[in-house]
Amino acid sequence: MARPRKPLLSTERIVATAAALVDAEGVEAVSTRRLAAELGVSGPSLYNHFRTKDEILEAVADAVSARIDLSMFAEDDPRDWRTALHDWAVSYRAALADHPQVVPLLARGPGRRPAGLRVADAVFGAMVRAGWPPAQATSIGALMRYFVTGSALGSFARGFVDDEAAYDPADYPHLGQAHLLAERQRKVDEGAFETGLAALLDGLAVRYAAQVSQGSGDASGRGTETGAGGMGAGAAGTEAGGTGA
Amino acid sequence: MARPRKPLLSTERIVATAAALVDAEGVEAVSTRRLAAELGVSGPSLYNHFRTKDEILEAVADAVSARIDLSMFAEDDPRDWRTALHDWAVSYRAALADHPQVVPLLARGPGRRPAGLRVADAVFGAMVRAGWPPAQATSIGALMRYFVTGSALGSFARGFVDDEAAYDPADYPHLGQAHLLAERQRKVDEGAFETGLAALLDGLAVRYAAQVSQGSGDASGRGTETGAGGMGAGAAGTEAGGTGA
DNA sequence: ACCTGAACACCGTTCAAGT
DNA sequence: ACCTGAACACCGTTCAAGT
Repeated sequence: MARPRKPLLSTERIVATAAALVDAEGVEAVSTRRLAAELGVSGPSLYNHFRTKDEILEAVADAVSARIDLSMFAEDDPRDWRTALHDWAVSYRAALADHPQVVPLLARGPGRRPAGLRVADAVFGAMVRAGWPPAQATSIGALMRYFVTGSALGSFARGFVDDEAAYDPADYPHLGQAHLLAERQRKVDEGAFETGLAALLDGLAVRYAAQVSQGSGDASGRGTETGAGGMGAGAAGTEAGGTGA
Repeated sequence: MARPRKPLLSTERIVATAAALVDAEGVEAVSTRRLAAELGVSGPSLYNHFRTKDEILEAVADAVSARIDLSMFAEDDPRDWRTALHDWAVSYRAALADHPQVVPLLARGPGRRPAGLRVADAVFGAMVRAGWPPAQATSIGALMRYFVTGSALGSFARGFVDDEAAYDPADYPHLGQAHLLAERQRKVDEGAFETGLAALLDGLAVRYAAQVSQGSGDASGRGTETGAGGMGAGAAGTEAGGTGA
């Protein structure tokens, strides 16, 4: 059966199966042959739908980014910029926490993931509407992303997975304690995330206040450059697309 | 020549050569055979000094962590906690910027890198001495690490390397513009880092002030638990070692 | 103890061949 | 257009053999 009249594969099915494999066994478990077998197909078939294996993994990462809630940045959403950023960060972290095995894929850099660009665009637009100067709005999107992805990396990227493996219940009967340690670490990470997020938003609020008192930072926004953040001017549209999630 | 009377290899030489290879061509260029060839030796020889290839890469990552300046956390250093954190973050980022190809290795999680643990310990000790409650001191070390590693990831982990490759100077003669774009992105990332770092420290300063006014947060420190951060109590020593860089 | 070559069970990707 | 098997040039790691 060389070519079936109905295609056996689709990009969606490939990505979904790859994502499930990553979630279940980690990025390293994904080989073209293994993935193809899971799809009931031979290895080279994948190359009719993707140019490289890396492209498949990029699509898996993008699918996770696509699950980040962005409703707080909608024009008609009542949340103020600070609450919106907070809720977004929490949703962002939750999306990564749901797929810890995907986090290492983020380490390959922003890449060209479309969902990442959509995120950057949404944040940028909402911040500008709230009265932030464009250059500052760009910075805010980036620095929030830094913090959230960094926390995901530090918290659940292969960290406690290794730990659980290290505590072999065979010769270590107090497996309750291993659970306790993992739970404890989780609490530490969560506390650090919450403290850091609150501090970050407090710090931004200080800068925002300095801005409005000095410039003309009303809600119609987009206008006068204030000196407060000092990144120089920049065109709005291109600024937002600079880096993806 | 089965066994030379003087060993051809040493863990140091292996790590140094691996690090040079990573810096020059990236993590993906490191194969045991390639690395061994670079060392003038056959592939399996490496297994006399390391148990797996991953262990070698961990050592490379640890060598970078070891280059982070920690002098600001020394007991006799005059810098206050806020300045110390700032200078540390800048030095931390600089260490990663010097070895952008190493950044993806951090994505494998904190692991058991000794240099990372030393860093965590230094931050913790200095924060406690400055008057932060132990639980908060732990959070601060973690959240600062989140931000710095996240920024390294977002800024120079294979981001613009790909970009430069995309602009093939053969059919794109305005290579000056490609440089301009890369330079522009670098400025955006730097601005986001500086803004975020300042905001983070401002936010922590607010919490610190709330702490001393409410509890007894003098420089002798270590004492009374305040309710401000709310992570519950925890033994000092074990808290610090929780997560590495 | 420390190196070697041979071998095992894999890889990602290309390509001619089939329909 | 979309799948196949065969093939190429690799992998990480193990192991018996040498000194």
